[in-house]
Amino acid sequence: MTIKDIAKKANVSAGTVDRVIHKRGGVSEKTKKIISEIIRRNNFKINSVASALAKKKVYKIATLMPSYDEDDMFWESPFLGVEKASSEIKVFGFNVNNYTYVQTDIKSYLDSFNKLLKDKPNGIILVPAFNNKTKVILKKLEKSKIPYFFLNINLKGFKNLSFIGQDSYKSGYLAAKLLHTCVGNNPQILTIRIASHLKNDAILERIKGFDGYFLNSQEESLSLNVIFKSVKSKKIISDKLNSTLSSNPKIKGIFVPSGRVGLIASLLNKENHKNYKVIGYDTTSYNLKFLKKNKITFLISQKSFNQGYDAIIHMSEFLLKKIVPKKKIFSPIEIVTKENIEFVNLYKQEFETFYYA
Amino acid sequence: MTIKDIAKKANVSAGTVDRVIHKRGGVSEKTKKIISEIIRRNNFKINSVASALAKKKVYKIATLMPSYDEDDMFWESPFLGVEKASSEIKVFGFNVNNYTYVQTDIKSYLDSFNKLLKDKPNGIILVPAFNNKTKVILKKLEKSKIPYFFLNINLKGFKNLSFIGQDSYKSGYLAAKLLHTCVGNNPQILTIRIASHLKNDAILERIKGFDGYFLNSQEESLSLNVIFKSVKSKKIISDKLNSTLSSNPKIKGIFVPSGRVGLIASLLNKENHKNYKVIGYDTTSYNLKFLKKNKITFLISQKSFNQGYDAIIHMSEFLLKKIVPKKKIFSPIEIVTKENIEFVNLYKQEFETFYYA
DNA sequence: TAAATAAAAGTGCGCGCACACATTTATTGT
DNA sequence: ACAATAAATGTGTGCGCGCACTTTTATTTA
Repeated sequence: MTIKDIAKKANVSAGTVDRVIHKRGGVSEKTKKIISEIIRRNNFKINSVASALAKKKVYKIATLMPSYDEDDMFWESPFLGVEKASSEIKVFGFNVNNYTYVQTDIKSYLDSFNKLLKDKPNGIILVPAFNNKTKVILKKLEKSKIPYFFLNINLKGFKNLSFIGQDSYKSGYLAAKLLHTCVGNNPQILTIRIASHLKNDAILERIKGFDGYFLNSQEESLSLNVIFKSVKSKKIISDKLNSTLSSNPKIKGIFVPSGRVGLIASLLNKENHKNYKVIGYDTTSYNLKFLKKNKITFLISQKSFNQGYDAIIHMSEFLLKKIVPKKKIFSPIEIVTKENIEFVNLYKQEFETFYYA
Repeated sequence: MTIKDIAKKANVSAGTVDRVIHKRGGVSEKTKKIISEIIRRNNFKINSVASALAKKKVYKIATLMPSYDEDDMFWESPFLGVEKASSEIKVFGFNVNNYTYVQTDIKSYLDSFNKLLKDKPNGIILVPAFNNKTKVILKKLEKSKIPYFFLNINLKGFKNLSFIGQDSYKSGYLAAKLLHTCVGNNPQILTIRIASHLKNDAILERIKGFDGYFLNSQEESLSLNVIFKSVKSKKIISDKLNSTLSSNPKIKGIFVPSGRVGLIASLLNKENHKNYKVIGYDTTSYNLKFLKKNKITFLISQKSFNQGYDAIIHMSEFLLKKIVPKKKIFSPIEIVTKENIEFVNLYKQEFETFYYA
């Protein structure tokens, strides 16, 4: 069943059918109805391959994400997902350009954003930062009707078409459940916060979810909080951590609501502490090291590779097929342990695209 | 960069380039080298869209899977994955035909298999059963060079091109780790086996993995086994389960190495037992009911939707692009709890294919 | 009623490739 | 040396669709 077939059945030309399918207008109500009915009855679907080949329009998608380095590789993973998707949709006329910024440097954020805008992309995927500055820039986008998604971090009060990321509250809730299940009744748990956590919405939500779990639960529980001003001095952290644990021998579980869990685990390591149940976030290679050494019990994965991948795919489907994505697209909350790590990581990279070899 | 461009650079015609790319032969070594070098230098990749459009060959893929009904919906999930992939690759010239059999009925297995063969598929994906009969049939396939994958169940001693499924041993190992983490030191754990488990390779492997974990661990542990001859009489199971637990009050964890965990949980429910940690397999809706009621602590998901999906995709890539899949493609071992279930299930169904609406 | 205009419908090319077929060039045998 | 054959290379068509352009038909205006 092709457009030509439909045209024949409707006694019109292919061009008219094309006009109906693409809602280009200029077709009489009568013939429009006839054609629509034939399409419906035969369950006709556009041959996306032929469509892609014939279409000459080029779509530009731009991404804006934090950069990564040896110290913090977290953002590599969504970037790889973006790259994967990009290579897959290239053939459909998509060009993806990636821009990065230093997460703590507002100037680099603005600079990259402005460079990005000069490119005149048809759609933007960004990991937002610096609420106020973002607001100013995105107002421009909204005026020029350029659609944009938030990736991984969800700021409120914007007209982003979609958010692709984790439900932070529920992931914190899950973390609490896991720890609770492991440490038994009337748990005493230490939550460790680091300065940077205090202004990060996602991390705050995780903590809310974590606390929410114990508020819901019937039994007595005690949650201690330790806050570190900075991550710079490991000595200070180590000392405070050590003394807190010593003076609270009933503490059996430790919750780190961020990817810094590896750091904490490393300090536990050095102090040669007893077997705490430790739970934290993100399957960076640094964290995995401690997971494998049983110094971390559970890691919660954000599946950030998939987030990057999915963001690009959804944007392409929106631009190409006008499929409007859900306002919030939640990525899986994946529980990673020493025993299943080899099976859960970067799973989607398996499929390769067509290549010459 | 197109084939024509390459042809121009190499001072040959497009046909010759085509011959090199597809290894059709009939090209002199000299020009072959020139063309290959240009392809390499420019990192040329076939435009898969144009390729798909031009190709007239139709590939037939056949699947053979157990049927499902209200009593056991497990096989619906991989079937849906197959369907999803099928609709995606239809446009590349693939026709997927699905055949089913009643898992306990050897005749229906053979009948379906023979029907399938009449179709002369180019590739076959099957959930094998009845080792001996399978051997006879697959010998035919091997003679006629039809490639086939095993799905979900991996029989040894066959020339299947690939196996798509879970590493059962490791999933059992993980189950043990989870239970151990939850119930504390010197655990006493009840493993429940049902008659059908005794001949099912995957389930036996899970049990091996489960036991393997405790063999590796340093500490004392006690693993009780209860075996039920049949799943028909719930009364018998309930009674025996109940008496075993009563007479072994130290038991804190229950391991059901199959999707029957919901049944066990339902009986625990009725007997109003204390809070056992229960772990089992498969996210069927029946099992999920008990997960949500906290009667099951963890479910291990086989991601069978993805297994079906991946099997089809890998087969198509093999037929179309001659990409040989890995001998064993392990699907993730996913840990599902009440708290993350909404995020992990059927995740891949999000993307839709091009449609007219 | 005819010309002017608007609405509706038709036509044809090209996207990049696969593949059958036609043509040229090289090699062999006599 | 020349035909017969094999090897190497060239050519042309169509896959299904998108889109610009052209043509036909209907409607309006003077």
